[in-house]
Amino acid sequence: MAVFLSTYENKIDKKGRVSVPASFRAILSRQEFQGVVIFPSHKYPALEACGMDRMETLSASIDALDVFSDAQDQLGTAIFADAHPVTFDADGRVNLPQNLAEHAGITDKALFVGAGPIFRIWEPTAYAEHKKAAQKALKSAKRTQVI
Amino acid sequence: MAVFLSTYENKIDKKGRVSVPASFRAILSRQEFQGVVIFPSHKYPALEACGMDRMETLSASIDALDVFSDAQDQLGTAIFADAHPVTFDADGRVNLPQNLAEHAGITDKALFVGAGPIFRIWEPTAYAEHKKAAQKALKSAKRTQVI
DNA sequence: TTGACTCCCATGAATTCCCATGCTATCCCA
DNA sequence: TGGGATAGCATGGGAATTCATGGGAGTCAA
Repeated sequence: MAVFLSTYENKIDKKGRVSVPASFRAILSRQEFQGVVIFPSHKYPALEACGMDRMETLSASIDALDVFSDAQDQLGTAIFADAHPVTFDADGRVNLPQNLAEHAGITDKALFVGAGPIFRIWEPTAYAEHKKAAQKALKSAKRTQVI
Repeated sequence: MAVFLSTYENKIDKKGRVSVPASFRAILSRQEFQGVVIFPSHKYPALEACGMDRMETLSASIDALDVFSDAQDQLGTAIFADAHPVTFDADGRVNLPQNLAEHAGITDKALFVGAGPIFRIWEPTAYAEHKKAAQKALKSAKRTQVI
């Protein structure tokens, strides 16, 4: 089971390439598809990414739903339509699709944030604000220790 | 089930490396990931560490939640983003990430404190004060013996 | 041709690998 | 039981490798 941990800030060059952190690549290296699937987060001005295996699992679970159900339609529309598979080049970089970068407000720097089964890609300052708010929320919920 | 016991004080060299106590390593040696996961403690000015298995369990439980749930996001933000996986070198040392060392005020010495399923890493003098305060609290509660 | 994309190579910095040292605890054998 | 041999461990440093990043050249389609 893949677990994405830690955060890494990488630059985006003029060609729109970013290095995916080596530790993230190591997690995905066992998979057949050498790359990641990126799609916009529906809650935040950020992107979410995972390996192809997770997409396949998701696809299978949706397939099990009723063919004409709203649930299937919504999930399919929500994720698959906007998801971009991007492959690693020889140096472990991917091309960040333009419209996805815009969704997250990303221009020249990308923050890769581990989130367990997936990871997120943020514009660095946007993430700083989000983290601040999240910590505040956790504190007010009096959950000082999660583990 | 892993049980970390006792305390050990080790030096940090100029490269930022520390030897993880051999007895702690022995506990983790059966796992696939040869290293530990370190993350800031939310309760103390210290670090906490555990094996990758613990992270995988956590990740799996989050994975079972709804993809868009708040719970997933808060947990992910709170833990995975700040957790650093560090691998042992051939001599059982790990690289202590700079920002984590700062969180605990650690510069040249690290105190490894067994805490059952996890262990903590303290700046030695900070731990001494913490222990003093904790014992005082125990005394006032008239609990001199736990078992 | 022009632009978008891929493949390949170069570079500097950071990290990891590997070997050496000295200390300590353990073992072994007379 | 003494005392030397042995193995495990923390620590130090140099060498080699990995990694993020930049840019050139080749490929394909419009």
